[in-house]
Amino acid sequence: MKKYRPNISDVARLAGVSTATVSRALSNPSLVSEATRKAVQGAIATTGYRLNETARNLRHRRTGGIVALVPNLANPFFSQILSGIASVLGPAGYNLLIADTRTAGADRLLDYAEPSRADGLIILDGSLPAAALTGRIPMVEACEWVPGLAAPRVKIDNRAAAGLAVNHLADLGHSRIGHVVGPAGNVLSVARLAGYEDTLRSRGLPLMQSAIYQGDFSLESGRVAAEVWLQQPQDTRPTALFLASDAMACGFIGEVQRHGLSVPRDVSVVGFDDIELIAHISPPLTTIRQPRTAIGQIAAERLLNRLRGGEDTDQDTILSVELIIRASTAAPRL
Amino acid sequence: MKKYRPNISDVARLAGVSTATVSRALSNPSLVSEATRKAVQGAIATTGYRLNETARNLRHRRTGGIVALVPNLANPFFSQILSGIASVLGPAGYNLLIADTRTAGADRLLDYAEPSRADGLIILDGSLPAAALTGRIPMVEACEWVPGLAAPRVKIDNRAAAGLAVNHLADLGHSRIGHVVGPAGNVLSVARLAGYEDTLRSRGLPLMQSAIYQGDFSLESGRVAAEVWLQQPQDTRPTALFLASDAMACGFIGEVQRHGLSVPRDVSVVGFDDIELIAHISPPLTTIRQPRTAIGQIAAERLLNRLRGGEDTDQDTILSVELIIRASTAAPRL
DNA sequence: CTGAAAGCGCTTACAG
DNA sequence: CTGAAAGCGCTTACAG
Repeated sequence: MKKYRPNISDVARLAGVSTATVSRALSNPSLVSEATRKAVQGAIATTGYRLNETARNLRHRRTGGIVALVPNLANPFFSQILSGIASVLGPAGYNLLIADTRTAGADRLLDYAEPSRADGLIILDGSLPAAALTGRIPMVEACEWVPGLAAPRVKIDNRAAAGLAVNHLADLGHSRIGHVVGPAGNVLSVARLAGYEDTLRSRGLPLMQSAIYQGDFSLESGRVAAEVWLQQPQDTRPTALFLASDAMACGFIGEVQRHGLSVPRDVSVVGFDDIELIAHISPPLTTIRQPRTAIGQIAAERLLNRLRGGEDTDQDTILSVELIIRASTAAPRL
Repeated sequence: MKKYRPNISDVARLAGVSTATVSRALSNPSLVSEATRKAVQGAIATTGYRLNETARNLRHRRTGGIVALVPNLANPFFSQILSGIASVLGPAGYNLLIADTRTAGADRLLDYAEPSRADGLIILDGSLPAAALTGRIPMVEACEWVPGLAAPRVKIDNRAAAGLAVNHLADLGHSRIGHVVGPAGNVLSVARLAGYEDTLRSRGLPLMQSAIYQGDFSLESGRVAAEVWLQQPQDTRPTALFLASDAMACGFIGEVQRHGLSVPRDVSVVGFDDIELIAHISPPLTTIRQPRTAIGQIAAERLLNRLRGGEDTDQDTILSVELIIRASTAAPRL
């Protein structure tokens, strides 16, 4: 018992008009007389007709889809950005396709940047090869960016944001301020590290190699950084740390607490991102709030604007961040 | 400077064959002679031809897409499931479309369950209306399920899983065991609450209304539950709690700690899900591990199997859970 | 092994 | 305001 799917000719026949007229009644009703419109609507209702998007897309030489290239779908950091993207794309009639750049091979990436696959691309992974992406479908970068790729970017000023964090710690009176960096080579890691170093210099504070810990944004790497920090001599190790992600800050705090130390009494901690959870742990984490939903929304809007042929200045959109002071930072112990 | 996109006729002309032959060389090479195949490959290489998926899909009367209906994309709980889904769909040549059932209106939902939109549906939201979904495209439910909807389900035994948690607390010697339930009416909430009650009964422990706290899976609702618990008299309130999500458990622990109490000394806590973060907070959380990636993968595989016309038994797949004992549970204080 | 032809379900420039 | 016709880019049953 195969279900019969009515097509546009079925509707036309029933309404006593041509398929062209049905099509017009659907996509540009003002071109059609009141009476015909009613007839078509009636025929649609009785047949249960629904437009075949694939056919329309073929005719329009588009796909109706926009691909988001995510470095790691399992990383919750991206869910809120995707949520922002989805909230714009859905109402605009675009499908949101999601591809995990880790599971998808490099060859599949090319498939995604292919006009037959998607009308546009939102890049959330700065580690992709610029060459493979250049000169293909319209794209926009969000959060991260691919160096050398000419695409508008929607992001924050990571360097300045790191400055906010470090200045906050310096203002509290800390002079030995450490930093746990993100993944080596990552554009965000580099920018935040630079902001950290800038600020120490501008405040006249010492820049020590031993106060910089390698991380990769993950909880576990924050925990490992804590292990290293715990082993350093108490009188020379940092009394405060700025970590390049909240996840690392969580890992760090958890490990330090398990060793019987207290935050912020024994060490002040600032994270980055303001993921929801860290307001609820103990102590609630001081952090840099990144407007993730807005980043996703604006990235999607800029892309749609380009697809609609709108003038795009190609300029980056820089969204502002906010230092959220909670209870994980305090003046150093005397 | 519009770029010219070569189509199958361009390739055919260059290779000196018909479009039919090019098509065969592409989709069923064994039908074509070695020599022709080479010629076609050459022509493809020099033209830079890429197959137009939309045209192929129209011809095949399919869309090449599978929609995942997610209750709330911003909720990181789903990212790992989606990751599992993506890892199966990508290699199988399907696009993963994602729709947030909160941002998408009810009418848009229908659009998604539409053969012209997607070839299949993965439902992750048990609160959708069964009627709107029934009898449309092939679908499978993962984690949550829509009561009354006839679709294979990939899930865990939530009732038994709750039993694991409560038995663990009872084994430690707790007799006043509380429960923070999930959102009212949610299928998971109902099942986990039933498992909680079952187990108390089977262990001969008291079932007290005051030990059941309303929640909604969110961090904030866990925090609120802690507020309620903190106000209850110490000698009658639960000495241990089973919370229906890790997020709530985090919110609960954070609030309790901020009031100067200690976990598990003052109260034991078991969560649900085993989200990555809760292994790193202090104390690391005892919880029920749900195989989220596997749930996503298996759901995707079962759906693909149906789409390929495979026999599907329509039976539910029940994946097993695991009690992960960490440091948030201990024997009650005497 | 290969080609000519029809067709998937739409849309739109053209003519009236 | 409306229709006939061509075409978007493929695939496949049919014939050879």
